[in-house]
Amino acid sequence: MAISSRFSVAVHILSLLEISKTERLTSEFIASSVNTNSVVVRRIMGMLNKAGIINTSPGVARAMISRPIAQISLLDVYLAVEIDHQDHLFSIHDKANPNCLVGKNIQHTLEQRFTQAQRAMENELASVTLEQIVTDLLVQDSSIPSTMTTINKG
Amino acid sequence: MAISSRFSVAVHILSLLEISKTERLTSEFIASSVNTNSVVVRRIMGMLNKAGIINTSPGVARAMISRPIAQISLLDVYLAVEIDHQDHLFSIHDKANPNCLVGKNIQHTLEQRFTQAQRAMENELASVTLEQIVTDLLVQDSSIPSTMTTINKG
DNA sequence: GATCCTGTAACTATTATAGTTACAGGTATG
DNA sequence: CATACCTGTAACTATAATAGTTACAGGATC
Repeated sequence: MAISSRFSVAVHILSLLEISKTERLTSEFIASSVNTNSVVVRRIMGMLNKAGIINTSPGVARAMISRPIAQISLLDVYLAVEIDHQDHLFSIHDKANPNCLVGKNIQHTLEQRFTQAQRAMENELASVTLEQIVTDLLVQDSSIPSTMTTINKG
Repeated sequence: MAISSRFSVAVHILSLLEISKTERLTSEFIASSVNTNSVVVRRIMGMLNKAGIINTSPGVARAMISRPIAQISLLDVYLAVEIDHQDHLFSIHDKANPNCLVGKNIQHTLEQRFTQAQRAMENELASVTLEQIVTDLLVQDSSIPSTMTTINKG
């Protein structure tokens, strides 16, 4: 299976919070932009909160991004929501036969190489900031000047 | 979820085939080294066969690696067995609200960045050959000179 | 022809994801 | 302070991927 859509949803949420930072967005409203359930949004925002990327307050729609978005990388977001992959993106079969040369050494050998591949991916994510993402979103959207006014809440 | 262990098992199988290339390895025997079921091995070998990395013959234990292992990269193996990830390692939520600036543009924006991260990972895998893996396995195993003679078939 | 092996279908168990309902408890405002 | 709204979270469901297992048709070999 691939890396979950929690990652892309998290970036979506953060972009919304930034672009609409003067407004108070409810999880219900954010969910209507993502097109999912509000609990899914609150769940992911809970992860972002726990990771220190946003600050949320129980009972009130006032999620604040905790630092300038130029200082938040995609890797920060990725690590916040892809908890299972923090350690290892690649699975390695772990019960190989120790009486076999290959079985005995394959795990360690692959771990080295897989870690390197994972690091390359993570470095790429680390090189992109939320600021760049928001800029991309705004540049791509040349036709609609207003940001959130026309959102369809249905 | 992480990248499946099919990848690591596939590298295991190929390493075994290379190191024991003078012998005829049955899927049952390979399975005892990987410590899994022989059907799992045959399934993965079927994928490697379909990808042109090995040549198998129905009914006979004679899988042959199709070209010198210096010409087979980890990426080749990865693409052979991680069919779902060939296109996209990262999932992107795909029904975002088109009436919202973020929802309208997030998919395309993230696709660009995610593809770059995926490419970085794949390039790393492409830079490692099966020959290097087999060398690693042999170097790490300084104590046991014989390769497969002591394998425990139980 | 007997035996061994591969290839593959079919089934099960396990796990992750994502959506949903429900609700306890915080917050705010009139 | 009462009402209304919102968050945080538990619990459940549906779906899908992975991996293991049994079973068997059919190829290969002696």
